[in-house]
Amino acid sequence: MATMKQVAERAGVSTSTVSHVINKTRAVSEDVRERVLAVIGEMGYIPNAMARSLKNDKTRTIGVSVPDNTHAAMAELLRGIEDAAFAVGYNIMLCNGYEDPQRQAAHLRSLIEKRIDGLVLVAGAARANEELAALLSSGRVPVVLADHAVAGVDTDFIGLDHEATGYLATRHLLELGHRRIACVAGPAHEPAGSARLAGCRRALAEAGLALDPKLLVHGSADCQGGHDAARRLLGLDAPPSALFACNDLMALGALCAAREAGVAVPAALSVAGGDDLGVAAFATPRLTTVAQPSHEMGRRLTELLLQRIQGDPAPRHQTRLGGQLVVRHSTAAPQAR
Amino acid sequence: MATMKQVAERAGVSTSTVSHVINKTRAVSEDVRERVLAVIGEMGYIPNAMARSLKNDKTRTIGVSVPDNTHAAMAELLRGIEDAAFAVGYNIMLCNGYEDPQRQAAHLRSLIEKRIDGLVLVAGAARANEELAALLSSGRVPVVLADHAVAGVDTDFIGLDHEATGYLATRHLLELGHRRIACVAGPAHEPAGSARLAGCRRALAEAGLALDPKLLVHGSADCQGGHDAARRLLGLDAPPSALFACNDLMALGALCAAREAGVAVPAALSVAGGDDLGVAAFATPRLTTVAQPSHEMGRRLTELLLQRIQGDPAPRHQTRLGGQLVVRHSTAAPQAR
DNA sequence: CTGTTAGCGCCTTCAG
DNA sequence: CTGAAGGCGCTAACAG
Repeated sequence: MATMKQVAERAGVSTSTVSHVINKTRAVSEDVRERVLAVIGEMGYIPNAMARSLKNDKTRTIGVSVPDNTHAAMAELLRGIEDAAFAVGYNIMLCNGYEDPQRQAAHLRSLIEKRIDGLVLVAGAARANEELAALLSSGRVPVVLADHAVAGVDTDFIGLDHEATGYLATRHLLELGHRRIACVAGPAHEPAGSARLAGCRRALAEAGLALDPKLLVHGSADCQGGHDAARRLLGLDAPPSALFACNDLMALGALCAAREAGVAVPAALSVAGGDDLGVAAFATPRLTTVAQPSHEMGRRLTELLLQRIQGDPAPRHQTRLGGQLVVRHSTAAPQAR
Repeated sequence: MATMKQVAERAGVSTSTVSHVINKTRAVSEDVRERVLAVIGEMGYIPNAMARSLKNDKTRTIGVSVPDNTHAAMAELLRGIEDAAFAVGYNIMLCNGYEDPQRQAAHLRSLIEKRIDGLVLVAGAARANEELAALLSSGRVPVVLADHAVAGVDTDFIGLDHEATGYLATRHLLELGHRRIACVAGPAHEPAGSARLAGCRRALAEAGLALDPKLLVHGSADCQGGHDAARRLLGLDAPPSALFACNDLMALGALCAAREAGVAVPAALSVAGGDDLGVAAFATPRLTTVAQPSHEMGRRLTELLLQRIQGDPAPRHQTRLGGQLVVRHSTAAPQAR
């Protein structure tokens, strides 16, 4: 691959002149400039960003560590990050951590070797191991945390307001007149799910109700988990008239279980989810849910990170972005008995 | 950040010795080795991969350009790539091209500046513009093409066998006894969709049938497109008894439309899709579809690319990976009339 | 077994 | 307006 030196020779100028025409970093006579540009075109010269980075100590690359890019919400977040980064000429290095601190640490180590300018970390529920925590808090790389705090890592954070999500969905069910409301939650230790559950409880409490322990079922945070949980709830002696599933996947699973149990939605059971995946709008029936601004979260995280990279000394930033209730056809007033 | 030189000074040795203990690239006396390692630990020294790459001309980074990482199939593919790359110590630079040749070219240019070792390109349906094509065929970077050929770029290719997918799904419907089979297809120019449609036609032809033009509806390749197409089909004077949607999103949309039209699935209408998204198994009813080995495709693409990077001169490789029919509850024999 | 040296490709003073 | 020279951090001959 052509180098600047070769370009310089062929154009009969010094490398510094070539450098300056490329970067417009000092005045160059018009004819020299044109000649150099012509040679660059002919030779198909493309500057070597590594050599450049070695000098500047800036790679214009940011690392992104997510638990799993196939989760719809992660994918959306990732897209927000990539969009915001591209807009200012940065590239993204993607790492799937799979909630495995070992793997995450290996990734991060590699990213640091490659001297990323910053890191967007979506940690997931797993606790960071010692190595990962050390790398993160060593301050070698600016880090912004997405949606999940990481114990011992005190840095900028932008997340979703999961508590509000649970609250909004549940209040919607209450406003429809439901009183016997179940919650289908993910694994108990998972922070996002726990917050949504807490929001659910708060809404219930405001209505003078408490969540019946029999109506709270934990399961895996996917369709299968939602399906199994709903089936259990529908088998109860006194089944709920409405159900809040902590995320859309679980809600979709619940819808599936209801249909298989011959329970009509929303006539006999209202179901609300949270996320607003693309397919939720076309579920049977179309799912009422709480849309999350995942793309925006990615964008804002990136903008924040870029500010830190530029040395912005502002105090630690922490926000949670609210979701929006989207009422569709899976919820309705309870049937008269 | 600590440099090798600093480590060398502090350990009282030369940088080359430090280099050699790090890379185990020549014998070093045990005590010196230990001393160096100790200093590395103390100082938290992490080698600078850029400086290293400047010498080797290898970055251990591969670029991945996809149309949009939020599409479920892309996400799965991407994960396959990342997994395979991580397994051999490579990192991934992710770019979303959004079917925009301009943006793709900008990304590729940036990746070349950063001297990626290779590129996995998922081109999408859009035609490459001049700049992009030039960059791709200039041979500066080994490229493997995923699923979509690119005009003028003659290189390794691994895709999905979309034709077989259409064939399998349609033959399944035929074997159930359907004769009036509709096809819900994506945009006419889209290669994957067209191939699935062709497979559908082939299965029909083998059964001595032809696809009734009225029963072929093109639309956007998402839930909305599938929904609208199905609604149109169900409004026909002689509606189909079965329907093959070229992908799961469209199939899910079709399911939605059927329910809204009061058409029971599978009693009055069988629906088959193609992809096997995670949610397909929990659709109402659970969707019969053709699962695609997207993850495997990503893995194989990466392995192939890595071979090319290592200079493997084997002739151009071209494969299409077959999908697998997954029969669930959205298809059944046609109702007697 | 260890150190010295010469770059990798680029930017950036410092001179002219 | 232009060129020469030094150095970013690391590796790999080449000496000893």
